[in-house]
Amino acid sequence: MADLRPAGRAGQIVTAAREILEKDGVAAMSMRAIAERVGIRAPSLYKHFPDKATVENALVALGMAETADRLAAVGATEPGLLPLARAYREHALAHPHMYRLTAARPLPRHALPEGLEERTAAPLHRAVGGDPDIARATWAFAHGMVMLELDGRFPPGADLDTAWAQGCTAFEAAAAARHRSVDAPSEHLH
Amino acid sequence: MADLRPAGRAGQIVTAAREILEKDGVAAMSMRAIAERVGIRAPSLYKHFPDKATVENALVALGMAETADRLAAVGATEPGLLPLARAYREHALAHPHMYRLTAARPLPRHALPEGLEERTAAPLHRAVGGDPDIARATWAFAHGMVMLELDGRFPPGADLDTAWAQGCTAFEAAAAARHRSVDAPSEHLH
DNA sequence: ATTATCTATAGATCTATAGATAATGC
DNA sequence: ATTATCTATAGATCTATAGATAATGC
Repeated sequence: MADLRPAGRAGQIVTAAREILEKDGVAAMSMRAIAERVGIRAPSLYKHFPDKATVENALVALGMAETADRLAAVGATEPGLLPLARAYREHALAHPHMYRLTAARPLPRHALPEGLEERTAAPLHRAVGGDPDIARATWAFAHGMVMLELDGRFPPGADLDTAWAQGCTAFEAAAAARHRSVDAPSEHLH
Repeated sequence: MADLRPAGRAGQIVTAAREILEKDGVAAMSMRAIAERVGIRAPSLYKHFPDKATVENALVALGMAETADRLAAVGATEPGLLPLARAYREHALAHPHMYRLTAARPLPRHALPEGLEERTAAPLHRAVGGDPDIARATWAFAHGMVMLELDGRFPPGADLDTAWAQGCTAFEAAAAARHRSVDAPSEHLH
């Protein structure tokens, strides 16, 4: 997993942007604020990046790569959906603004390293046995749980651990049922 | 379902705000743009609303009430999760910016009519047999599906109808299983 | 008298470019 | 010669307030 942060000043800029993002959110991440943190003036940033979007895209790639690594590590050691879901949630709650930047906006696919999107999705696909529709539904469930929690949309006392567990159990059952019907298409519930 | 739009000029302002929102999104919905659409100058808006947040909150209440009505109508006529999910998705895709305003931001609970939040959630709760954890997981699934679709995050050829169906089936099965275990706690898979 | 409206404007932002100056590397 | 930096600034925004003026309702 090569480090996606550029070396030198460009790397400092991306790091500064990330620190501001993680601390105060995307609205606080202005070119001025980034420059100030690096110790230069805002116009000088444009010697290193053509525009702000390119800085943001670098952060998106970084964030996705970290998520991909985290999920791959969990997927390789612990079987089942729940450990993966737990890691996904923990990572998102630990880096809420990074999560919003990488997962709750349109993807700048043109600016991402080849294969990164697939690499990020792979552990989940594997965990549900390869069915792309179940994988997408599970992904949506996890994304929805995280977004609703980050936005404070659940009622105050909601037991989110149990909601997560219910979702994981439901999708594991769906994946298992699909496996059965693939192995023995004519038999149901044998 | 009382109309939540205030009468007179205040109503015109909320309507104008909504039209701008639906057409060009939340960033385009400035006090200037709202005023221009009403045919007055921006400062005059402050005679009718104390601030911009109050205008937004009126839209949130309006949007939630419409969603609640739609879901209640479907829930009352068609059984099962899928019709409800289909209506949810259709409504969101027909009003993407309203959806983002009402569902993808923290809720201004203090500014909502009493009971509106619960009324919006009720049809789904009923459809999954009353289990709050399964209801929340299902809600997250639906919200995630909508957000990922609106943000263009699914791969180009993804079969979203099937993903929706998979999720609905999975949660209906979970709700049914929970019912069985409540009716006969000691028997599994009978 | 009250209400709605207006103009003018305060006070804060942003991103990005132009052109000058200093420092670095050959 | 090239590169990084600076100052100055263009050009667009925003939300919200102050204070004057016109219109409406008793």
